Amino acid sequence: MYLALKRSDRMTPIKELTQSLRIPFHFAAKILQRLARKGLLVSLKGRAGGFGLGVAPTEITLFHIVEAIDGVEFTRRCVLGLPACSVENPCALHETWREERDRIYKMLVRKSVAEMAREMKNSLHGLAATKDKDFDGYQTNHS
Amino acid sequence: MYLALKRSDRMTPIKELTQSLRIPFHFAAKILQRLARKGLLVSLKGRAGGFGLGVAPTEITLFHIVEAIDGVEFTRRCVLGLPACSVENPCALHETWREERDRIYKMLVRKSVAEMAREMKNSLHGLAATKDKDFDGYQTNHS
DNA sequence: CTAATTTAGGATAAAAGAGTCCGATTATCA
DNA sequence: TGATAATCGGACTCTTTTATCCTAAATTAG
Repeated sequence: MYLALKRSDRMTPIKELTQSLRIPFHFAAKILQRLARKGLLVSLKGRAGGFGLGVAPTEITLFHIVEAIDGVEFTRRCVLGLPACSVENPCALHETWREERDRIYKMLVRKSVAEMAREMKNSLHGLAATKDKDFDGYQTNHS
Repeated sequence: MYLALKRSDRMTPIKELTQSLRIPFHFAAKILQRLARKGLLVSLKGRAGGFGLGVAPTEITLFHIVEAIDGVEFTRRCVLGLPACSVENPCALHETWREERDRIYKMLVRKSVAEMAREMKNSLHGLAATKDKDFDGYQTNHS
């Protein structure tokens, strides 16, 4: 969302993002890295390097992000954890849970990063406004 | 569900249940213990001891079980994990997730153990029928 | 070419969760 | 009253997940 709101042609370094959002550097780094590997973000090393969107924010959905971070196993897995659960041999929640799961799936596919970023514009701005505090984005040794 | 299907006035020892269901003894013990502490089950030590339903199976809902095992934090927690998320300061998914969460909550409250036990009668019987194998309910030292 | 900056990715550490074990306690039966 | 059959609950272990750290590689400015 932060990158979507920036909409600049330059790359955004992890450090800038984590200072604005006040989250740990290495924590964000791993997440950005994973999203970049999936093509949702692009990255560039070295000076003037950083991260940017790899696809238009209207095209990135919550489902893409869930897929990149947690995988899609939840769309198949029996909610009671029974290995033998199937249409032929359904558990007590097979159909009931399929309905809920399908709704959530549709919601994830529907919701874009562009939409979410728009809705959180104010709070993300608010966070960015506090960036001139002494939070350097690194949790430990102030390098 | 197993206890609901038994519907006997005697108590069911953990060992019988775990042999029928082919699950580890100590694993089941901990779960039964927790449900008993919440009053959903009753327990009795000593000879002729074991576990039984503490309430009619029509009165025990999935929500009661989720509450006893995992707690109800999920009904409050922001799906994005933001501590400051609230109606006044909603995250990008605040309302969307509230809808899904409410649906699931209603489903949990609606679904009773009696209903689930009825639906799984066949597979639970099937499991119980295989109990004369060499599975003694304990994972380790065959006491 | 060198120094500075920035991400990449593997290694490690910390935390959480799940599962197991065991001694203590309680109850029943003979 | 002693032997036996059970649960109780804390301690322990194992696995998984989450978070952090560190070195290498890439890129650019000077």
